[in-house]
Amino acid sequence: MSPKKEQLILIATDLFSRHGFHPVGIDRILAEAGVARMTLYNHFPSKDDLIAAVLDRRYHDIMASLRACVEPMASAKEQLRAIFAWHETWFGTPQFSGCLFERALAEFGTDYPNISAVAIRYKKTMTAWMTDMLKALLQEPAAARIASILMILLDGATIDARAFHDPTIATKAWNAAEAVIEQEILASKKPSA
Amino acid sequence: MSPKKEQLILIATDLFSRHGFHPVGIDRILAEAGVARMTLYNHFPSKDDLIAAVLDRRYHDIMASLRACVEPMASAKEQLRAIFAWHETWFGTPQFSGCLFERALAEFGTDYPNISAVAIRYKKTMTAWMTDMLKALLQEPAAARIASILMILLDGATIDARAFHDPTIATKAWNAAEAVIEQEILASKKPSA
DNA sequence: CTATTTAGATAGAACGGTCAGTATAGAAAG
DNA sequence: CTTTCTATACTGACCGTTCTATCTAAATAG
Repeated sequence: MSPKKEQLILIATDLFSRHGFHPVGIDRILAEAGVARMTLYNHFPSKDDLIAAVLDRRYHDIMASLRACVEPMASAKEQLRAIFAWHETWFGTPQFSGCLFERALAEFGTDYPNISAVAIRYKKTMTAWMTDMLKALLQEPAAARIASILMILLDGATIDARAFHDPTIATKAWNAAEAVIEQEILASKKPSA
Repeated sequence: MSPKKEQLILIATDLFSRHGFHPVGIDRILAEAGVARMTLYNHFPSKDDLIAAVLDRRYHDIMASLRACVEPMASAKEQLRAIFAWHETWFGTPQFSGCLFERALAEFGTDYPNISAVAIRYKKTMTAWMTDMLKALLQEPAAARIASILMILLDGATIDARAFHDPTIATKAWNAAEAVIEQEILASKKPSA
């Protein structure tokens, strides 16, 4: 991987995150990255491809970072809590300006499959991952059901953390998640009640 | 209110909802609304003002529609459930393409206070409203805390309903909401446990 | 009732700016 | 010598916005 290409993805990620995909033009990326115009087009056929590369990189970075936070945890409950804690740390970052996948989905919608596909893949991977964790606590159909609720909580927390500039929303979301999990465990033990 | 102005807001709302604010140009709105260029600029100083008008209208429409669904309900629980049910109906609409306020927040961020203000006002109004409802079930600090969780659930459900094309996510969100509320009521009755 | 004014709406051209993408020629570096 | 990057100018297309000139219908005045 060429250092110039690397630089482009890095700067583009930052600019897209802070201002969005449409408002950030090629020229601005080139200026801030200190890269010539043709160098960009040697590495990426078009702006859309650069966006796709940014999203793909972001996907792998986030998943790796999350895995590093979760793996040390012993119990399923602690692992799930680690995911929410990771989000709280993220929300507190000065550069935090929402989830890049959500932004891509909001700006491009389903019209651009190349771009929206990454956002959906991210959601599906996360949900499947949390389903696996929940299998240690719950039966199969319930695990998937609760996982999708946890995904809702994470997505909602990400939205509201940005809107309200409040990182502690992640903790509130985790409290809700724990309540839902506990109630489900209780219900599974007493199916008659 | 001039019928042309009305028409512009209506068509613009539809186009912005389906394709986003940046990708939809003035020309397209004019063409689909069947309105002359200068008519638009007689009613709105700029595109940004049209966007603000669209968001403002949307805000009042949504709140009115929600109130109509909630008011007939007798108990606080039923009222809250009605809010989630309203979302499920909305998610199932063929034209559903996410929340316009979220989209505005995603596309314009905090850089454009005129525009992002409506989105934040919407969230705050909803949270305050749900806090009032919850006061029938919970004490003061808990009511506000749970209300912000319900807001997280609604926002997350809206995001995921669009991403997964699944309106029933609203029901899952309500199930989670109910679990959180019930657990909080229980905890308030047994403060020692 | 007729003439005149007024207010809105219309179509279309045009402006300045920006944008993504292309072309070309030269510099740097191994 | 070959590959990569740089610099700059350019192309079309599109964008938001302004301008002008024309049309229509209703209100007003004589």
